[in-house]
Amino acid sequence: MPAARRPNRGPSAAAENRAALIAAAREVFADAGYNAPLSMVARAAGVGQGSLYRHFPDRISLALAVFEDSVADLEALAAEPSADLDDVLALITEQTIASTAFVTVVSTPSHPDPRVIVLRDRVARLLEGGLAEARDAGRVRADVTAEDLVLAVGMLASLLANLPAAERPETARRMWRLLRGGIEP
Amino acid sequence: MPAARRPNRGPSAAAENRAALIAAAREVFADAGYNAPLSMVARAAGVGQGSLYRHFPDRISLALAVFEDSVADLEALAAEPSADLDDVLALITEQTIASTAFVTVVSTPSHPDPRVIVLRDRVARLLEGGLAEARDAGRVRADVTAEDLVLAVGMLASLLANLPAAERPETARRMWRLLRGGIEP
DNA sequence: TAACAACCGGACAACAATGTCCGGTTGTTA
DNA sequence: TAACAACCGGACATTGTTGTCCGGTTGTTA
Repeated sequence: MPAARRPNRGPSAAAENRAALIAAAREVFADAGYNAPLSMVARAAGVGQGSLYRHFPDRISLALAVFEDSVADLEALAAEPSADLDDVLALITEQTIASTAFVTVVSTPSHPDPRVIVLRDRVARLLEGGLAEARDAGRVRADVTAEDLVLAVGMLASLLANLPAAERPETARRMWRLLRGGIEP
Repeated sequence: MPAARRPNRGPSAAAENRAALIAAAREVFADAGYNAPLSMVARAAGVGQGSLYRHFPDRISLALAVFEDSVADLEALAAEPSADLDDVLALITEQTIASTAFVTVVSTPSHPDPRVIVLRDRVARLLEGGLAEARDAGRVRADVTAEDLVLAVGMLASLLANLPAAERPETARRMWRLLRGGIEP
């Protein structure tokens, strides 16, 4: 839904425009995939292409702004004492079902942009916390690494990316059933 | 490597051109991924774009010709009495490491082209044979279906598709270690 | 209120990929 | 050998995306 054409409200609206672009990008990436045309994002935000490229010089810069929230949510959950590895994996799966873009980008091991690597490290680190705990409790095999989990989550994401949204929850459930067997002792 | 420019050898060379296109497409799909420009295939085959589109009206038609060999190999292996499910999964993984295009296309559940569905059914059927046998022997959980395996293989393929070729064998090994845990009883 | 700096947005140029078209070539048939 | 049908290949029109440019607008500052 192209947002109503936003009148030029001068420099003071810069932050507002930026926020509208991030919100629009979140929806567009979820609907049309990570490779959706950026012009579609500009249109959805009710903003000119010029403003989009001024705020975010390329696709990955825009995507990183969108993903920031996703990682923050994960980190917040991981920080809660009551949350364990399963909870974190459940949330990341839920995020993936909603939009595969985040995990797909983050789990691509050879992404050239250093900011993506930083983001992946943050995800690996928060998984590592829950993983160590679960391993100590004997709920996870000793030889499963956080890197394994990042890969597994990314693998699931790249499968879901090719699926219509309606089939994603069921497919994710079935695949986790297989993957869990290899994670548990 | 652009094959040497092929002189126009008239109608009698039609079959030869077709074969050159399939061979070139196999390499291009392996090197540059399934979405590589078709003009690159024509160039690699030493053939004009016109000839490419005359033989194969669209990408999927060309891909199906390439994949035909892959499925035939799988079916031949599955037909051997000495081969079990592991052997078939090993071969399909090997094919995936070489080129992710085949499994990626075949495992996309909602592909519009009916010929893709036929191909997927062939793969599901040959897996089902080995699966039934392995289940009877108690080497596979009772509730694992051939559809699960097709999805799992496709999931792995879509992960490998984003990886440089050098990292694929190791990643495939690690992911199968997880997946195997969910397949075995 | 006058001048200005920052910002806006869409037109547009540059580029890339697809698929069509057609003049030209080849082998074949009479 | 003459005429023809099939096929060849690349030029090109088309379509779609990216990223830039610039005339115009806005709020601010003096």
